[in-house]
Amino acid sequence: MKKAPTIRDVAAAANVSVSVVSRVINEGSGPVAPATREKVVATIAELNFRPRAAARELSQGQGLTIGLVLADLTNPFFASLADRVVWEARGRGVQVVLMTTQEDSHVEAQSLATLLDRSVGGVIATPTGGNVDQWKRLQDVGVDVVFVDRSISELENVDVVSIQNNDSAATATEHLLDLGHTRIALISGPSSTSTGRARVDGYRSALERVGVQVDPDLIRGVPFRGDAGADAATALLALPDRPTALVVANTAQVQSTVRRLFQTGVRIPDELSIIVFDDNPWTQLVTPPLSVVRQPIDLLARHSVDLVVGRMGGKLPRQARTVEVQAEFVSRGSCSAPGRVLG
Amino acid sequence: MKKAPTIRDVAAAANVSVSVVSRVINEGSGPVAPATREKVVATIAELNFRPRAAARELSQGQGLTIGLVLADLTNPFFASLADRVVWEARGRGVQVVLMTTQEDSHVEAQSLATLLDRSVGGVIATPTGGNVDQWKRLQDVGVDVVFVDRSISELENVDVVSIQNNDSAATATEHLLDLGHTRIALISGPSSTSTGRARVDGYRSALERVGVQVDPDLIRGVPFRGDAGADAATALLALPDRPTALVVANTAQVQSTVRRLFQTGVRIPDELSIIVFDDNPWTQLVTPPLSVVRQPIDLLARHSVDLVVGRMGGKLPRQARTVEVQAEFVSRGSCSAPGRVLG
DNA sequence: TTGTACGCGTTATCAT
DNA sequence: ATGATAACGCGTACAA
Repeated sequence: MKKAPTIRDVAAAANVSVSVVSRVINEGSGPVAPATREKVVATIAELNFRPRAAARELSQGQGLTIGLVLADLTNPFFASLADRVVWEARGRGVQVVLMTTQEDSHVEAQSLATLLDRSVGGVIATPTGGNVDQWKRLQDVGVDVVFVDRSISELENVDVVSIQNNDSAATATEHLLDLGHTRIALISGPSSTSTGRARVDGYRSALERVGVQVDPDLIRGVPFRGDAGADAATALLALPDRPTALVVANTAQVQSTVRRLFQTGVRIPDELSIIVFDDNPWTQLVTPPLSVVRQPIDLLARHSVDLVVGRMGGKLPRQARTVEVQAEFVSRGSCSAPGRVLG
Repeated sequence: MKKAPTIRDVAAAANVSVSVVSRVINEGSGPVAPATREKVVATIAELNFRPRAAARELSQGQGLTIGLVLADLTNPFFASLADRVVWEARGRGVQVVLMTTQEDSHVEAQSLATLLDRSVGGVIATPTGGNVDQWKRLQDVGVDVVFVDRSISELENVDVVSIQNNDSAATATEHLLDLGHTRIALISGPSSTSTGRARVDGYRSALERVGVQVDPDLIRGVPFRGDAGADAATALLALPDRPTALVVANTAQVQSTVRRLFQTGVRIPDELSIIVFDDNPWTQLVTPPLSVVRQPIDLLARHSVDLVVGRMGGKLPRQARTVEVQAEFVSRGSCSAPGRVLG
């Protein structure tokens, strides 16, 4: 247990003042004679000096740390997102404290409080939908908030990074329409999220464009949590006039929904054509391989990090920004023309 | 942007000294008159005071933060592990800074350095295998290190949490032996990791126990990174006397290996019986569903967090501890008696 | 219980 | 232009 060297130790060893050392550390913060800088750098290396994050954070009010608040790492979409965010942040010298809400707004609230104590510079999150005032408080204290994938409409001045939800849902729907389907169901997120609404809108407009009646029964805005998606699927298939195609547009529910579909032995695509959002690693391994709307997770991550870090450090226009990246529709084997009606 | 209240604000508002407030905050740190405590608590709530983590960290030398260094969140095993670790930590009021190594020891080294700056109280990690001295330095500074799933043998005084690797591999192997297989291949981790060795040992002893000759060609200790696992599988199947069964015991490689197997159209279990470590969410969705060794991820996480937090806070015996939890063998459809030999 | 020095990097002030 | 010095931010811990 050796004692770590402080900035003053370095100053002493290099025969300079702490200011100089500080300037050397933070590049452009002041003039330093090239010769002196040389000596200081050498000394720093020699003593193996590393400035303590806590000290800097204390004096500056905020360090190079961001909070990443996700629903649940069990979902491969969020897991990959976390992976990329951590990576992108690392590249910019920023650390990530990870928190999960498990879709519980109460847990989310607690996380936000903690993030406040930690005086993080920014937060990237998939909000549960509640805690509007908590989020506001966070912004009041100067923490930059970026919502990714989902977003809350009640909150202003937040950057939002997502795919073109409207278009993507429309594309998926059109693909099914082209195959001849007319009874197309949609499982999406709660309509309290702008994301959920956008996907429903895209679906709607695709249907209306070709004059297909929109049946409210076929639209299920289910909560993110638990097996709501799976249950919705079951319910849809129990309908008297059951759908022949299904779009699962709820990122957080794709997994449970698809599993239910497979496990209940629904014949795909004969009985039901399906398209899901998110290209999970196993979508190609199942039979049939699933047609998906692939979200460019790396782009979502990069833009999110760019935004928080950008605002933290220098000056990005104070105006909130909405970044929408394009999703890619990947056609595989889970869609076909509507088959004969089955019991 | 309101200014956050400090401990002194609270002290002033409550007509007490900062010390008292501090004591109230940290429960058992000293005597406080019940009446006074009452007043202070009220004031804290009123001013909405929250102690700044950075300040505490600075004065104490370490805060309630741990580092979680994983290989790669893209692997569902690590993702779930992260999910549980974050959850368990949260329950104990501990924050988690997440870092990924992408199996690159160079990246790992940098992460360790950063963790040092952050003066974390402990680290939970799946080490890449290198950076032995870096890990030591971390310990020297008083950071508790817990390895999960894998471990490095060169390092002493580290807690290790894993499944009973030896037994688990033996069980899997025996299952295949019982089915009549004799040419059983094993894809495991590098033998530089104690985990990798243990799994190979278990496999070996199971074979020897029933008098089956151990063929070194059938044992592949592949690196964690990339498609090494998949390539090993391909190589094994190209063998003149190809195996009729395969155990994929390398947590980090299961995904790519299995995918390769499926994509190259190897008929399972007719051509090849397989058992994999880790019960990924999709193992039941593929055809046939895979027989797996299920690692109790929640237990791994709980023990890991218990260990770090335990050492951080109070006094756990200074002696390093090795926790081995039992894994569960789940038999599904990917194993059968060895079929006829095919071209 | 209270007062206060302490930990450490930052930054503003002042001197060269 | 450079370098030196001291104050600052805030919770903790020890002495009074």
